[in-house]
Amino acid sequence: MTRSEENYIKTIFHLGRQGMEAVSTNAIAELMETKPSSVTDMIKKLSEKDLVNYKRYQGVSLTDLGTQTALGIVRKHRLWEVFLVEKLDFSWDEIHDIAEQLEHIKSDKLIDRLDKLLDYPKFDPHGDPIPDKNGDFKERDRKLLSEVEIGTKGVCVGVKDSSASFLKFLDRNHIALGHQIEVLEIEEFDGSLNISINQNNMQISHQIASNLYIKINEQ
Amino acid sequence: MTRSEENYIKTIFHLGRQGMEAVSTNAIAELMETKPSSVTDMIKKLSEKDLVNYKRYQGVSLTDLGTQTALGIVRKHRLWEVFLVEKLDFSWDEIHDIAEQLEHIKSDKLIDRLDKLLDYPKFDPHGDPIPDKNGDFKERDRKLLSEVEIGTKGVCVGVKDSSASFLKFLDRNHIALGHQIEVLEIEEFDGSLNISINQNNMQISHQIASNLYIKINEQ
DNA sequence: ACAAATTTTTAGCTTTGCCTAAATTATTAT
DNA sequence: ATAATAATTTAGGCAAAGCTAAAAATTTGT
Repeated sequence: MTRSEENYIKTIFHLGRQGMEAVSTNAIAELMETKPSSVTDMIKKLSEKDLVNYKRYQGVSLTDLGTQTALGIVRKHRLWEVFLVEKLDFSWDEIHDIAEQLEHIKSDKLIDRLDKLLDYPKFDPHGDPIPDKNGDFKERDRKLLSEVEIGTKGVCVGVKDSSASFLKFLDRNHIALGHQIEVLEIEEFDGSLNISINQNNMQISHQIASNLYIKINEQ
Repeated sequence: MTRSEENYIKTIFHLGRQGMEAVSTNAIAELMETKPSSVTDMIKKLSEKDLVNYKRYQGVSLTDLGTQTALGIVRKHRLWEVFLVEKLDFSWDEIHDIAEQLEHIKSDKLIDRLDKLLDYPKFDPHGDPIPDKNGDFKERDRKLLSEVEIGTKGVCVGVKDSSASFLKFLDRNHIALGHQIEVLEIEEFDGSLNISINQNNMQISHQIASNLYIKINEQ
């Protein structure tokens, strides 16, 4: 598999997760910052290789083989992210671009050894699950902070948007995975929330809340 | 710099080290398992970018810029090799191909952090020196085992040939960096040596001896 | 329903890095 | 010194992966 093929497979995988229908050519093009015509070309190639199901004008979806391939790439990406944070002290807004390169290194043994070095992590630094060697993973039971009621207590377990700008914002405001969060108030007017995080009170916009995942504390 | 450009620069660097004259097109082609005509194409491109000095039919040599570039690549390659051996328990015959991929990852910060994680190693697992951030390195004072006299004592510090087949041979025969070696006898007829290595006596061919570096013990 | 708008595909072109075959330059051997 | 040999370059092509512009199919709005 070429690097480019891998990137397409990964993109189709990520787009496919949201809704279950076929992914559109334009959506792929937009996410990959390329042109729809280029996407069509590549889709045909991937279709030849039985990695995607494709009918002209009908969008595209991953085959089982394609899904397994995608999971392998996601596994590599997320393991490298853990490595960068845990072993090389990178901050979570710096790791994506580097992991994007590292995910294309070809060596099963390397990835298995890395997995072992990191002690078989189940989640990456953004809280996303890491598929195991067989592609199996468990999505964590979590809710967006914007969708829980007043009084809810939980722990921050992930972010939906993992852009550098959002992650840097979180850093500046001392919000990190593992922190205890309680929703104290929800403002009717603009949907902003008053929360306590790690004993401190702060006000966050609806936009922030709708990109933070929490795991609600057991009673 | 593209991956391919980097590979050419690295190859020219390695060929340039042996003798100081310009490197021939054919030599590059052979080492890279490509055709001389392809080499000519790339050399022109590198020349445009001021990475090599080139005059038609006269061979090629690295400019200062090219040399610095090459040292950066070599630094990355060798640091990754140390990582693979020290942190992921790879054996020294397995690391070359993987490091060949990892050396193209683009991130200065990554390499500096890796350097730190490994505690700023000065030599790679084959005993070759690792350039520092500025491209500086010190060649170790060493001799080929085939070129010392009877009675010489020293410690194994490197290999000249680092092909997998040679390295596997060394593993099978329990020869590794750091081992104490003494030359007990040299056979006139075929140049084979009788040595003691880590207290054990063994017979090695001239070919083996001419690919093992030792650092002669101080008196 | 069907015209307009949008999405997707096709056709044809570009660049990178490689190839083969032929031409050119350098080296060597007598 | 010059013919033969070897090394190198040029010319022309190919495949991958991208692009633009135009054509075709689908979806949407009224």
